[in-house]
Amino acid sequence: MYRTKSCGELRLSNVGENVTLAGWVQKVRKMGGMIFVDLRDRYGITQLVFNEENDKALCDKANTLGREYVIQAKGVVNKRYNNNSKIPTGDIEIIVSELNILNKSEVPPFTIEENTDGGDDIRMKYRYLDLRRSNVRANLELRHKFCLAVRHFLDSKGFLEIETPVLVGSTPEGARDFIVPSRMNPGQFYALPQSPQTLKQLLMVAGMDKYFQIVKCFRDEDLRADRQPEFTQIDCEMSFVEQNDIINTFEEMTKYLFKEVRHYDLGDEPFLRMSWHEAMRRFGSDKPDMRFGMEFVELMDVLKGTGDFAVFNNATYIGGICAKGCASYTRKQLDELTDFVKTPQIGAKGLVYARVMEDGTVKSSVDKFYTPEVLTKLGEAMNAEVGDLILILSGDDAMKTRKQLCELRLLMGDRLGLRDKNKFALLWVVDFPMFEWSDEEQRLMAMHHPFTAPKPSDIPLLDTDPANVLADAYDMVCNGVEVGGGSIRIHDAVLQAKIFEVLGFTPEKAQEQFGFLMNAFKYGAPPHGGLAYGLDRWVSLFAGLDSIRDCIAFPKNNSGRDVMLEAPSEVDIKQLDELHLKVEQSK
RNA sequence: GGUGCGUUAGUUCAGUUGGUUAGAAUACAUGCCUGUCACGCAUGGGGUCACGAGUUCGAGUCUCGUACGCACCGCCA
Repeated sequence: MYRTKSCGELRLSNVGENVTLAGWVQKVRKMGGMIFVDLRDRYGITQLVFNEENDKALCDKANTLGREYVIQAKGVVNKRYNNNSKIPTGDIEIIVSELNILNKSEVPPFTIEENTDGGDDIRMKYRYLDLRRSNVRANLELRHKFCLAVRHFLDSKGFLEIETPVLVGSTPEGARDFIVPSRMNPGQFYALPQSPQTLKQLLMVAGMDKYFQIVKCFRDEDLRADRQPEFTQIDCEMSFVEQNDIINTFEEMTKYLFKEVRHYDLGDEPFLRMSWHEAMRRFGSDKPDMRFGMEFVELMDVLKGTGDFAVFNNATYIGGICAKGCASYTRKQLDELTDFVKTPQIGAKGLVYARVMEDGTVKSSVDKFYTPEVLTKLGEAMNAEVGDLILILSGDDAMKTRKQLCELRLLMGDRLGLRDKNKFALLWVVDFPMFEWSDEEQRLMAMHHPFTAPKPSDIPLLDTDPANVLADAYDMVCNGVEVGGGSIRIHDAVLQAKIFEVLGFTPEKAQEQFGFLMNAFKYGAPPHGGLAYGLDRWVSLFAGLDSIRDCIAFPKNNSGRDVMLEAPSEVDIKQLDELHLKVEQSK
C-alpha cells in the first residue's frame, strides 16, 4: 500500500498514529541537524521532519531530496512545537522513520506555488506542472462541482442527458466549421458541431421532452480571453414550453447553482428582464453589466442646436454618462480617457466632459459654445451633483456611438471599483431582433440562429419588413458576460422554409442543407425551445478569473495552438494519401 | 485581415542620452545552521539581449522586416 492517509487530512486527533504518506516534495528546509519537508498531494500539504539525532542515515537520504521528487514516507503523527496556522494540517507533523524515493524530478522551470513565478507561456507548455498548483487545481475542482450540480438539478427536473455525435455535417450559417476528412468517403468531410442545435431539436421531435448535455462545441474562429476553439456548453431543450417556462426553469437552476456551488444567495426575486432595444439604448450593449448604474442619458434635446458646437449640431446621437465624484479628475486623467475612446478599437472622434463645480455651476470642455443656462440644463438632465464628472460622446451612427459609450462606462466602472468580482447581477435580455444586416454578405443574417422562432405577432412582418421582426430569443447575462442564450424554436416546416427564404436560401439550397430538419418537422414536431450555457465562462465567473483558460485543464493559446502537445502539426504524407488530400507545401 | 503592447539568466523583470566587463530578485549548486514553514547566513555557476537586415566609430538601446506571445477590433448564428 503506497499510502494510508492523504497530505490534507491529519489533525491533532491523529497524534500518535502510524501513517504512510505519498506525494510530491514541495519544499525542503535544511536546518543543519534537522530537515523539514513539505509533502504535497491534491488534498494538501503535510510537514515531514527528519532529525539527525534519531537516524543519521535517514537524514542523509532526506538531504538528497529535490523539488517535485515523488516520495513515500512512513512515520508517526506528532504535535508540532511551533504550529502553522496558515494550513489545515499545521498543528501536526510526521516524524519520519522510513523514506522511499519513488521518482526523482528535474528542477521544474517555474515554482509550483500559488503565486508562481512562471508566465502564461511557460505554464501552458508545462501545464501538467501548472495543474499541481493549488489555485489552478481549485478551478478544476470548482468546475467538477458545477457540472455535478447541473446534473443533479436537471435530473431532478426530469431532464435526460443524451449524447449527440461529434462527427456531423457542415452547416453554412454561423461560425466557421472545423472539418474532418472522411477516409471511406473520398472528397467528403464531416464537421465538428458548433453546437448540437439541430440534433437536440430532433430529440424533441423524437419525444424526449426534456434533454440536456454537457458537451464540447467547436468553432473555427479567432480566440479571445473568453473564447476557445473548443469549449463546453450546457445544452438544454424542452418540449411544450413557452419562453416563460424556459426562463423560469433556468432561473431556478441558476439560483440553485449560485447557492450550491458559489454559496451566494441571489434572493427570491425574479431576474430583471430587459428588451434588447432597451439594453442597447440604456447601456449600449446586449450584455450590460448591471452591478452598477451609470446609465446613458440621451442629450440631443439639450445639446443639439443649443450652441455653436458643430460636432454636436451635426450629430444624430449625443449621449452622456455621469461618473460620481470624478470632477476632481486632472487634465492628464481626462486626456487618458480621451485617448482611450479614440483608440482604433473604440473609434470615437473625441470626448467632451463637464464638471459640476463646488458652487453648482457646470464647467465643460465646450464652454465657449454654450451658455451657462444650457450647461446647467445638461447637469440637470444628467442628474449630476456637485463633484460629478459628465462624459459625453456623439456621432452620426447612434448604435456605434452607444457601443463606444458602453466601453467608456465599463472603464469608469472599473476605475470607480464598481465591478466587484464577488457581487453578481443577473438579467435576461429578451426580444432580440430576428435578423441583422451583413455588409459582407449583403443579406440579412439570423442574429441568434436560423431555427429561432419569430414573435408570433411579428410573423406578418416577415414579408413586409423583416429587419424589424423580433424573435422569441433570450440571453442570460451575468456581470456583463453572456453566460447563456436560447430561443423558442420553429417547429413548423412551412415557417422554417419561410425563414430560410428571408435569409436568402433558395428552396433547393435550404432542402440540401437543412432538409433533414424540415422533413422531421413534417412528422409531428412539438412546440419546443431551449438554451445553452457557456460552462467555461460561468465557472470563470464563479472563480473570479480573467480568462476561461484558467478553468480548462489543457487550453489553447491565442493562436489556437496547444503549446504542450505542439498541435496542430503536419501529418505524414501517407495519412494524407489515405484521406485523398493534397496539401501545398508551407514555406 | 487589422491595431496596440511585449520578447534580456531556469523564471519574473530592470537596463538612463547609443559608449568600459549587461544587473536585481527568485530558482539552482556548495558550505554553515536543531523548530523551520517566504527559514537565515556565506560563496558560486548561469546570457546567441527572439531572429534577420540596416544606420553608426560603436546597438540590449535607434530604423525596417520576420517569428512568437498577450490584449483587443473584425469575426464568433
